[in-house]
Amino acid sequence: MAVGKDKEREIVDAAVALFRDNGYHATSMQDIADAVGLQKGSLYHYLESKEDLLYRIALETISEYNRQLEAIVGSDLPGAEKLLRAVDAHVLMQSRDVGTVTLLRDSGALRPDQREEIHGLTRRYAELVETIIADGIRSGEFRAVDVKMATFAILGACNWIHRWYAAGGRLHPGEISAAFGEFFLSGLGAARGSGD
Amino acid sequence: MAVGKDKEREIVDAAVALFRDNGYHATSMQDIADAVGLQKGSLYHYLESKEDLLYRIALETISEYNRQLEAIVGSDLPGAEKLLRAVDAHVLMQSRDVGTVTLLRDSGALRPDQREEIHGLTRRYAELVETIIADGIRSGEFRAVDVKMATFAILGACNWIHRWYAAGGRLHPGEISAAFGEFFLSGLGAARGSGD
Amino acid sequence: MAVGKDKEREIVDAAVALFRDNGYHATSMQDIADAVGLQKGSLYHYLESKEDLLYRIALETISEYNRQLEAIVGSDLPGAEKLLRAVDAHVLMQSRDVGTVTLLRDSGALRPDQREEIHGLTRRYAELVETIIADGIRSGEFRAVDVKMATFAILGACNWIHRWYAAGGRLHPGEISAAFGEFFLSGLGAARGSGD
Amino acid sequence: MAVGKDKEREIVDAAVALFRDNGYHATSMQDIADAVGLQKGSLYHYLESKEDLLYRIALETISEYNRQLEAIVGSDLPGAEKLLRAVDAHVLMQSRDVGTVTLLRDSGALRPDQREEIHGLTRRYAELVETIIADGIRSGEFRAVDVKMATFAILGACNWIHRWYAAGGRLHPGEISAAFGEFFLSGLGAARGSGD
DNA sequence: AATGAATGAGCCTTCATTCAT
DNA sequence: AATGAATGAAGGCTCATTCAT
Repeated sequence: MAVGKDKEREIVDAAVALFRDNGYHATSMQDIADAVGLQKGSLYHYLESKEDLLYRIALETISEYNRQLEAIVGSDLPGAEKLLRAVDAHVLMQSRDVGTVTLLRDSGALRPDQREEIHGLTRRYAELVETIIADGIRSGEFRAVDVKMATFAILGACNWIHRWYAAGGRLHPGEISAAFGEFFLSGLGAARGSGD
Repeated sequence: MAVGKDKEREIVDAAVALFRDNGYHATSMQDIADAVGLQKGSLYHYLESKEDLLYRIALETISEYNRQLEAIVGSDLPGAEKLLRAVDAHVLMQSRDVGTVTLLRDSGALRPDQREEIHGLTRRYAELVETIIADGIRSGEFRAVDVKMATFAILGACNWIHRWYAAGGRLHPGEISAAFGEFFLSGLGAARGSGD
Repeated sequence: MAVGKDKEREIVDAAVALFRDNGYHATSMQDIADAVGLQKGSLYHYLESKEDLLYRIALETISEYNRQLEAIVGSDLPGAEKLLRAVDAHVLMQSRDVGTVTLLRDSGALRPDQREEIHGLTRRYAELVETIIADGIRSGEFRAVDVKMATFAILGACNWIHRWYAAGGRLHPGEISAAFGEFFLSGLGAARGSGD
Repeated sequence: MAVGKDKEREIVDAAVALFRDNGYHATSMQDIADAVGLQKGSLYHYLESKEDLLYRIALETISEYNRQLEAIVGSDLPGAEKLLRAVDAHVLMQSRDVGTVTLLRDSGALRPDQREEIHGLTRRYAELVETIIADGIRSGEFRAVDVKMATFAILGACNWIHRWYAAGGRLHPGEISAAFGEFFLSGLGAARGSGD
C-alpha cells in the first residue's frame, strides 16, 4: 500500500524525463510539480531538495549500469563474449535511457560529497571493463594493448551513444552493439578468430 | 593598439575557464566580471548576452576542430595516416581544452538557431571523419566496416577524453593518441605490422 | 474567504495609485512591493509581469468606462439627456480616477497585442459617443455638425479633466459635468432655453 | 559659424522625434546618439543630462504655443476671431508636432523645479484662452458661460488632437480647426451671427 | 570635439525552499 | 498528504553618467 512510495517514484520518473530533455538547470521544481500534478511545496514531502533528486537519479542510473556489468564480469564466459555482452547491455541502457544523460551531463551539479560518491561508482564501472580486458589479455584472447587506453576508448564510444541515438530511428540497439562489439574486438585483435 | 580587443579576449578566456570548471549555468556574469576585474554591467560593452559568450566559445572551438581536420582530410596522405593525424589533433585539442567541455556539455543552452548552427558544424566534423574511413575502405586500406558506426565509435572515444584526461598527469597527449590510433586502426583491420 | 484575491486586489490598487502618481516607468516593482508589504519577488504569485499589471489596470478602466456608456446609449432617453449623462458619468470617473491617467498616459507601454486590444476598446468608447451625436442629429435634436469632429472635441475635453481636476477642490464633479454638458449641447445647437 | 549650435540643434531634434514616437522613458541616450551619429558620451558636450533634453523640448514647445497665442490675444480683433485664430494656431502646432506629445505626456518626468516652471507656462497659456473668453463675454459677443470651464473644455479638446490626428490622413488641419472653432463658438453662443 | 571604456545603481524576474494551515 | 503564500537571494541586463585620452 506504500502509496507515498508510488508518488515518490512518479516524481523521480518525471524528473528523469525533464532533466533528460531540458537539463538539470533548466528544469524547475515547478516543472516537476506540474508534471505530477502537485504544488511545488508538496514535492518536499518526498525529497529534501532538487539536488537530492539529481543524486537519486544519478545513483539509480550508475547502480543499474554497475549491476548489469557486475553480473557479466562475474560469469564464466570467455573474454570476448563478456565484452560483447557488456557492450550490448550498455547500448541497451543508453537507448532506453534511464538517467544516462543526466548522469553523464549533469552530475557536475551535485554537492561535492555526492559527486564524489557517484564518481567513485563510475570509476568502478570503468574498472569492471578494465577487468574484462585485462583478463582477456592474460588468457591470450586479446592483444597486449594498454588496458587503460582501451577501456577509455570503449567507454567513451559507448557513453557517446545517447548523443546520436534516435529512438525509433534507423538503427536498433542490437545492430549498434553488434557493430561496436565487432569493432572493439577487432581493435583488441580478437576478431579474426571468429572468422576461422 | 586594440586595447578593446584584448579585454574582450580576456573576458572570453575567463568565461572559457569558468564554464569549463563550473558549467555554463553555474557560472554567473558576476563570476566572469570578478575574474577580469570589471563590474558585471561593463561586460556588456563586449558582449550582447551571456549566451552570446557561450556561442562564441562553442563556435571558436568547433571551428578550430574543423579547421584542423579539414587540413588533414585535404592532404594526400594514406588513409591510415590521416586517421592517426586526426586522432592526434583531436587528442591535443581535448588535452589543451579550448572550449571542448563547453561545446560538448553546454551547447544545449544555446538559442535554437545558434544551437542549430553549432550542431551543423559538429555534423560537419563527423562527416570529415566518415570521409577518412570511407576513403580508406574504398582504397582497400580498411576493412569494410559500417562507416557510420565506426565514426561514432571513434568520435565518442575521442570526445570522451576530456573527461578523464588530467593535464600534467601520467599520460602525455602523444601517448594517448598513439594508443587510440593503434586501437582504431586495428579495429579497421589496418594495424601496421599485422600485414607484414 | 478568498484571501488570495484580496491580496491581489491590494496589489493592483497599490499599482493604480503609484502608476497614477509617478507614471508606469517611474514606478518599480519594489515600490509596489513596499506599498503592500511584500518582497518584490512575491508579487509574482499574483502577476505575470509588471506589464501584466498595466494591462489589467488599463482593461479594468476602459471596461468600466464602456460599461457605463453602453448603459446610457442603450437607454431610450432623448439624445440631449444621453449626452448629459455620458458627460456626467465620464466626469465622475475621471474625478474618482480608477486608472484613467494610466490608461490615457501609459498604455503605450503595453505589448503590441495588448495595446491593440485596449486601443480597440477606447475606439469602442468613441463610437458610442458618435452614436449619441449621430442619433441626435438624425432626430433633429442636434445641428448637423461633423460627427467625428464633435466627438473628438467632446472626448478630448472630457479626457483632459483629470489633468486639472483637484479632488476636494473648488469644483464638484456635478458642477463640472453641468457646465461641460451645457457647453457641448450649445455647441450642438441644442441648448435648453435657446429654443424658448 | 556656431558649429556646436548646429549639432546641438540636431540632437534636440532627434530627441524630439524619438521622445514623440517612443516616449521619454523608452528612449535611451544610446538611441539619441545613434540618431545623430555620435557616441553616447559625446552627447554630454551639448547637454547636462537626459532630463535637460526633456526640459528644453518642453520649454521650446510651450514657449512656441504661448508666443503664438500671445500675438493673437494682443491683437485688436473681435473675440470670435481671436478664438478662431487661437484654435487654428493650436491645431496647426499639434498637427506639425514640435514637441507637443512630449510636453503633454512626459513632462511629469521633469525635476520638480523644472516641472513647475513648465507647468506655470501652460497655466499662462490657459490664462490667455481665459482672457479671450472673458473679454468676449464682457463685450457681449459670447454668452455668460463659466470662463474656467469653457477654457478647460476648449483646451482639452485641442490638446487631445495629437492623439487622433494622422498626418497625411483624411483631415487637413484647416478643416479640423474650422470644425472645432465653429463648435466652440456655438458653445459660446456666438455662432448664429456667422449665419446672418 | 569626440571617444569608448567603465561605473554603479537599479530594474524585472526566477526559483528553491519554508511553513502555517 | 497537500496547499499556496511568502521569502530572500541571486540572476541577467540596462542605462545615464563620468572621465582619461
